[in-house]
Amino acid sequence: MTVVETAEQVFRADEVVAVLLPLPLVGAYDYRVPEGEQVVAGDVVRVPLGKRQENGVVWGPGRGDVAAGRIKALLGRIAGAPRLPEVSRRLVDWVASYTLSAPGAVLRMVIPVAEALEAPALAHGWLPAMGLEEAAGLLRLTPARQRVLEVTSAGVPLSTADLAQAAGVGSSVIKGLAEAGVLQSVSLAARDDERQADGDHPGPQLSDLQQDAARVLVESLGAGFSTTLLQGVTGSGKTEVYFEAIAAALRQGLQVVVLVPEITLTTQWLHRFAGRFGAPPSQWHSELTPARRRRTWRAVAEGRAKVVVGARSALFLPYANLGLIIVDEEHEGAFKQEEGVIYHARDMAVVRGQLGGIPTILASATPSLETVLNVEAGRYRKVDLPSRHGGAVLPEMSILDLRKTPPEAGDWGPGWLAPGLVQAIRDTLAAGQQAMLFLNRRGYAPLTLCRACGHRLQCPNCTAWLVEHRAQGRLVCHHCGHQAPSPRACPSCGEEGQLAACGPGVERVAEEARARFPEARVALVASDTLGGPAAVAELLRQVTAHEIDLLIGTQVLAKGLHFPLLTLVGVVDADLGLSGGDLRAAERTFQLLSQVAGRAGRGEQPGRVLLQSYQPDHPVLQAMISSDAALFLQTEAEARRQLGMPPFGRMVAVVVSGPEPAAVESVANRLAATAPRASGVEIWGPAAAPLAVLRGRHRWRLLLKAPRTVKVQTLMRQWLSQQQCPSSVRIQVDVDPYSFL
DNA sequence: AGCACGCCGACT
DNA sequence: GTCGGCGTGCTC
Repeated sequence: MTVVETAEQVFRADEVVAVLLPLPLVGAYDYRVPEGEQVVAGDVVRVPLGKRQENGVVWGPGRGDVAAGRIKALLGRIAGAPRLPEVSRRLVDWVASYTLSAPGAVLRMVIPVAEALEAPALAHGWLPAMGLEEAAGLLRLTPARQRVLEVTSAGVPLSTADLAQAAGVGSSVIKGLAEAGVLQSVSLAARDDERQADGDHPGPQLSDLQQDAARVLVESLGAGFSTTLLQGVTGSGKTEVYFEAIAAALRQGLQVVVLVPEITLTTQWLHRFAGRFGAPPSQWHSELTPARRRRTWRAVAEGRAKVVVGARSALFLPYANLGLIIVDEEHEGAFKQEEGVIYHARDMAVVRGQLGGIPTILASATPSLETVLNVEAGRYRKVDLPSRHGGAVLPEMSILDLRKTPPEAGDWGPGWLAPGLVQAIRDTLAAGQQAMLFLNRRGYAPLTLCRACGHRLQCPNCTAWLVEHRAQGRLVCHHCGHQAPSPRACPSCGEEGQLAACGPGVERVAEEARARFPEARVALVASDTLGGPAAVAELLRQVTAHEIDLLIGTQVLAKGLHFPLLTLVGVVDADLGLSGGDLRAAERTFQLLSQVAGRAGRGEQPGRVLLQSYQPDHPVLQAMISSDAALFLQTEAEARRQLGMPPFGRMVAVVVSGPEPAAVESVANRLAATAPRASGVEIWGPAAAPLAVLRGRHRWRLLLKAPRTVKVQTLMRQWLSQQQCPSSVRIQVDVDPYSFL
């Protein structure tokens, strides 16, 4: 893979160029360069599109696929917009081609905010340009003017609006002073983006093992493309090790991107980062305010932002000088984007590394099967961190067989905690330590049914049960977000007081725990109860300060949290996720349970993990208690090899959806009838998707399975190009699917 | 993605 | 009688 920037090709007046627009159009559109302009590939230009205008990027010479008479002239370059680097453009093309999406849809992830392209809005403030006496020589110092100069003499620049308010004057007074040269304008733009991570900031003393690992990563910098798996059990100090690589990159003046699966609970990570580098990193995720988004985007494009931490989309930012990519918790399913452009951020990170000729680090305690096999094949290097840092030992794990010792019911209703787990919690709390209960199910109960007529409460838009959220008194669909107040009477037979909650959600487990341990301080944590970053930070503080004894929550609790007093983890339903038509179900469950287990015993005290299960002999659970990840992965790999499943074979999922069931089914059948017949290529389906109706759209599904050697994109393009279907029917393609729903 | 065009229900 | 709902189609 080459790293060389190709020489810029200049397009002069009257030449036709292809301009890619950040819209889901089939391809780039041709535009003529107007008189007196010239552009090069990567320039951001304003173009007419129908009756409106759009910002687009010059992609190369014109395609010539449209009649000359229809070609409009572009309006010109956008002043002050950073040019999109060649690597970014190649990444857009690569991702579009691989995922079979429109290039413009991919570009939209690179240029997410049109305003960021315009010349930076110079947020500016005012400071005095001279002393009072000098000012008095220029204009009459009216009381209003004096008040303004008094306020500004404090030396803190204030915006026009703030200054006018502080001095009790109108903005015209400030304008007058500025025109006379008494006030000078200073930029406010870079106030809090100014402090950047410092590679020379002193770091912690690393153990010998950590130093060895760090050295390998540091030496990969500037040495072209490489992918390194940094594997270490939770608590082994992976973060500190890759922090060393970040420090080295910073000292070389390179930018770094760190991809994390979910940004909401990374508060602890951010603190560690700020402690290590003297300043927080830039953050990139979907909940940024427009103003911050725009500032960060520009800072990245201009190379001022040195370290960016973010969710998937941070990968697509137009880095001016990227030198290191880190994917933390690389095995996480959250890296798979399931809507719009469907891609796996970890895989695309490796591609970005390849295109840019830069090292990529994948960090995990429980790497994905794909990554492990890439290491075995010699494509990735591997750096191991075998022991827990700081003397903590791995938790002791055991299975509670629910068939032999089922939970006992009580005043609160049916129980979900087996006697063994109840006793363990009691002991832990009595010892002045903390416990955590994990159940990956939000709400109170996953299903509500009527005892009188057997009716089950279902989402009107989806083939899914409504989940009761008792705290809010509502029924919620976890697939489309549909909500309704919990009814008193059955909507089918009208019988009152007969609706019964079936099965546990975290709310219900919390209810039981509060009843069993009335003296314990219980906190319930789920993605829907979390609130904002401030609330998360407060919760973490409470747990760390031991103001919480028993933490009960969903998946959000599994991620890299560090609570020294937490010594017991109870997994309420270890079987959850073991079944289901998903080839990675076993792998995912193993990883999730490993992550959860890693929360126990991170301080001085050893930890204990109890897994409640009805199928204790399942290989996943056996691998869990033997702590033998290698054995589990080996078994799993062998199974997939035999079936020709990923990563040994390629898969593409095709979902046909639309409001009209008959139209959807007929398109799905026609797809199956025209399926490619290459050797080794199999088509599964069509079948109604497991979620047969989602958000009011009926869904049919097909799967294409092919040997590794087959270029599935070419096959898919040929196949889909023959299809004609009503515009209400949508064909969605997912290359390398994760979820089969 | 926008924005327009184009056909069917509840209001001044 | 209109205002407006969003289905469908196009943008070099």
